[in-house]
Amino acid sequence: MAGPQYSLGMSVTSKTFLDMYQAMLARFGHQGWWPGDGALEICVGAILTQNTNWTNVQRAIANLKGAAIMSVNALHAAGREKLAELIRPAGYYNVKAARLLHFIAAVHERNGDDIEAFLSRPIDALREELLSISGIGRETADSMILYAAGKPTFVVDTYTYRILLRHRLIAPEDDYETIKELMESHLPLDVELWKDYHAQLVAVGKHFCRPAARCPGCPLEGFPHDPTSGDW
DNA sequence: GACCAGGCACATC
DNA sequence: GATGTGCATGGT
Repeated sequence: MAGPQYSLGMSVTSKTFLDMYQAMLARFGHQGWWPGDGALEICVGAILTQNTNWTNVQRAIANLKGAAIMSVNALHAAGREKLAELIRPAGYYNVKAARLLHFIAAVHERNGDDIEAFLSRPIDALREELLSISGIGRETADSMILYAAGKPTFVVDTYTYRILLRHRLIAPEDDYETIKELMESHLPLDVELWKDYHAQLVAVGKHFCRPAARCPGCPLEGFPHDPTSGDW
């Protein structure tokens, strides 16, 4: 039989995923995600961090706060060009200015200045609404739901995919919803755990599980397979 | 100077 | 349905 074997649906149990968490937690400590202040700032950050380093996002958020427009009403009133200039350090600033305004318009239309009210709807309805907004895909929607709304949905990102793939817990062709379901079905329904689990995976991704690189010393070595063979 | 960073929409086949 | 491409700054 050619090619690596994947553990999905086979011998891997909830214990494996919980042990992985304990190993990451022991190495990195509780991550305290989401970094930032308040539901709106989390949602804004979720859009700005798309394919972008967080340090650049922080500069953009600081600019928005410095311009005193970190509110639904103020962002709604801001012009696209002004917004683009303020978020420039986050990259893709024209695209992201439009995406921010799409999101803000949806919130404003439904709940005015009240982001908490917008986020208070049942999780399925909220996710559907978020995904209908141009510029908000699955990861961005789930980040908003988990970290801004505080509702249980597992966030899958490129780090999650890469780490699970290298440890043979998923197959290369597995899509977002499959991976999300894998995590959710193997973990207790615990929002705080899901928040920190995703954050821990990002920490592993940043420090060890990098593209085109092996990862000696990674806390996830041997969970359940050493990522020491196969293609990179 | 190449590579990477907490994606997404859209065009094309 | 699968694959390719544009978007852009800033750190390593």
